Amino acid sequence: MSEQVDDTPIDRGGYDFNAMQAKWRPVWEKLDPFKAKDDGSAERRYALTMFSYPSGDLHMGHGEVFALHDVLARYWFQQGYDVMNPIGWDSFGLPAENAAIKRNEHPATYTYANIETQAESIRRYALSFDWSRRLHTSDPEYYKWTQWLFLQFFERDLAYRKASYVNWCPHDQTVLANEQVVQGRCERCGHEVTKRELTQWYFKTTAYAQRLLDDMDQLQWPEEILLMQRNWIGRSEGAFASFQVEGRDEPIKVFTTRPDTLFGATFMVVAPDAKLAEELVTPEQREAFDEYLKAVKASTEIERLSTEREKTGVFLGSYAVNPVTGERIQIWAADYVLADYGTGAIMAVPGQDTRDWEFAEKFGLPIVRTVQPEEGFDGKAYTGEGPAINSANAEISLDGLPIDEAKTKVIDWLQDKQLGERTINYRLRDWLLSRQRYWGAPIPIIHCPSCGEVPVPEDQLPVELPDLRGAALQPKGVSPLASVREWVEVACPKCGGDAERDTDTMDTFVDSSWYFLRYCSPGYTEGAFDRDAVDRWMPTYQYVGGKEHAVLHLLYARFFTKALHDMGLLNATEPFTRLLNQGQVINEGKAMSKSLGNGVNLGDQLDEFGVDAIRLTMVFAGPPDDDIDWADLSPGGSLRFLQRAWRLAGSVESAVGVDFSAGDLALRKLTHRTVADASELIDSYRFNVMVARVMELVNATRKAIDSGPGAADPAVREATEAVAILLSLVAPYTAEDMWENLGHQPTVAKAGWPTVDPALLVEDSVTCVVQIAGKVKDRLEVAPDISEADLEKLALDSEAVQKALDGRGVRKVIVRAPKLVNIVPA
RNA sequence: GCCAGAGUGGUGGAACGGCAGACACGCCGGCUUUAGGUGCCGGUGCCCUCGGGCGUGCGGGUUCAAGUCCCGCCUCUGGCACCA
Repeated sequence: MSEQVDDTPIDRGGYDFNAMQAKWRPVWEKLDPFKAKDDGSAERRYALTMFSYPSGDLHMGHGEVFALHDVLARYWFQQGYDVMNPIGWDSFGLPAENAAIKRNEHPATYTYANIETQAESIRRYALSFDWSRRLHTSDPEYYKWTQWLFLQFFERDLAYRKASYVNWCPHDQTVLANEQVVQGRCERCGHEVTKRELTQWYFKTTAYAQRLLDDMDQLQWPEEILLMQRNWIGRSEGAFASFQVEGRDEPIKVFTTRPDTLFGATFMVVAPDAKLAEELVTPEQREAFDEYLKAVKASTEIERLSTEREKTGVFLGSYAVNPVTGERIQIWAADYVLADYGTGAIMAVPGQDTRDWEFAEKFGLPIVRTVQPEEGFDGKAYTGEGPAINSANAEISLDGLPIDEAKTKVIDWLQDKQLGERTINYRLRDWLLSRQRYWGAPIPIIHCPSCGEVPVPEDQLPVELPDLRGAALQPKGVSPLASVREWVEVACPKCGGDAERDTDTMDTFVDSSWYFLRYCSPGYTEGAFDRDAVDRWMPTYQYVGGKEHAVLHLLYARFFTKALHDMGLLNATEPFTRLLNQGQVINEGKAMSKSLGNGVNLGDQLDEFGVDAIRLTMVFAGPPDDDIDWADLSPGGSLRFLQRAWRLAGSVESAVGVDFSAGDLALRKLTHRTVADASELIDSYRFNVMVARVMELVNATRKAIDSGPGAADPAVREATEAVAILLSLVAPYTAEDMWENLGHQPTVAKAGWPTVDPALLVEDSVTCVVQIAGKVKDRLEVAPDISEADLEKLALDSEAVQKALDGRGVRKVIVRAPKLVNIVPA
């Protein structure tokens, strides 16, 4: 069987999206209407969308985020703001490197070819970007300043090197930051993450933990994202408590959020991979400990994180003394205690902690309840509220106190005895920034045997990447740069002796932590950015991008901005004032993927339906933060609507500049109401409803032409011009064509937002709903300023009401003039 | 396990505590057309004895009035996951 393919062009009543796209693109490129003026002639507004990673051409996700972002940017252009809406590429990173290995070429070849492909697609997509500010993070002119900024952090001890057990991706052969480990897997490639002990570079993000929390109240971000950041930072209030150890001078400090349970601390646990464990293990227990440590190191993060897993551990042979009970307690090592949280050691309180209970039960350690469980409690560890019990010695008694009071009392006592202190602990850890890969900005440090870590002098920046390609980029656990001896070996800038460059590159999230600052003064050569320009534009008014960056880019960028502020480099303390997270584009209920074969190609969609119809489909699909399922949508319907709207422009018979005030009042009112509502809807990101309102206006205008006041009525021109301007935010080609057909010069993008006449927003009659016991019985047309008394009388006199009451008396009448009356019958 | 968010027609989705289902998609009927993947007109929550009755995941509550607020469940999605 063969299928007949009808390739006759569909008659779209003269609407030809291909012709429009071909016609208007060069006109706009010549006019260049979206270049930021930055001359003080209008209020500045910085509109930012997350820049793109150049792996292949644009996909459906780009189509959505760009379409949504452009509604906002174009709206502000229409409103007369001096909008800066820049575009660039986050062009360092692993995919380019992996492609280069496969193709035996330089990562730059793949990277810059994809950038050109994407740039062409973005231009076709008709976005209101200021191309003059374009940047690529892999350009030496850019990463020179990434390196310079790193050195600013280094000089202030905000970048430092330390040895630690770090997250290691065996597939990508590089370390990862905590934020890049998602459910025990590599954020990039999905492989299980293991641990390695390595000396690596860190940014001291923890120094900003509290301010990252405090300043959240300045941000108009989705509550969900703020919450994720709050949880990630993980502030907990508690206390340190010191435990003396037999045969050791220095006591062990533990962090606890439950100092009230100190009397129940029946043993102590340290992280096996913490230094402390090594110090506390006795010769008798050495063999058992070494074996345990080996097993722990071999386990993946996924195994380790599983809460289902039975507790494991080993007795270290050492004993500590509980400071309040004086009991001698065993010290164990177990991997349920984390080396890098708190002090890497805990007091175990099995009576009140589930994990400690499990551990005590398994290894036969003592359990003491120090909080009285509720009546009927028959579980194991009791974590609920209750009065303290078994918590008294000769000097202090907590017995009978509720948890809060017991905490305060015991902390005061500990502080008095110099056995502990009140403290706050954070879950956030420092940002590990070294990567053992090639395609990134080299860390500009020289390691000298006599001088230590020496910064590369500023006049020698950038430290450029040596030319490596193909197999030379193969990951092998150390950076490919390490093999380039002529690049590695340098004279120490301080003493002139033999020294070596740091061979790691920076996490690409460093590049993206300041690109929004570079946009303010592109091409600036005196520094990373021109301070005046940054202070004029920052903070960005609006940021649009995906929520997958909640605790990655969005947290790092906040940290960078605060640190640079403290360095005196800029005024802003937060990078992004308003944040919109768009949802994902999925297909048939699932994320698009090659293996599922459910991918939809953006380019194909644009070929079939045109840019405007696809943009409109994305915007109209639903609230921007919801995921949209392409299978549920109808680009064909969007296209039909655009044709209907477009045909209005060809129908208008009145002349340019006609006095609208003579036009049909009902249509004029609808036009002004629509424009006024559209502003509110855009400000609150309800673009789908905004589009629905434009559809209503189009339908009403069509009706006015066909069966109302007619095509020559000035109100029809007013409405159609408003439609063109409103549509210019979503469907720029169609809008521009309408604008021309209406007799105007390009570009509609700068036509200006229609002025709303407040007098036309006033209704001269309102439909009042009359209910009996909450059920609608009648509708009355009333004046908007009708008095409550008049309205009540009118409602009670209504025939329908009298009939429905059927002789029953009236108990109560609620009047909400002029919209509603509710009568409660007796 | 903990923390968020969400459950509304056949579908995507609208609804300051005040007419549930705007606007679309789809479907049904009609007109135009040689034809339709075009255009136009009408219909479309469910039940009905054509009076009306019932309807926003389930069960309660507050209120003159609840999709919306409160309490308790259920389901789904997302985040975190031994953080002491």
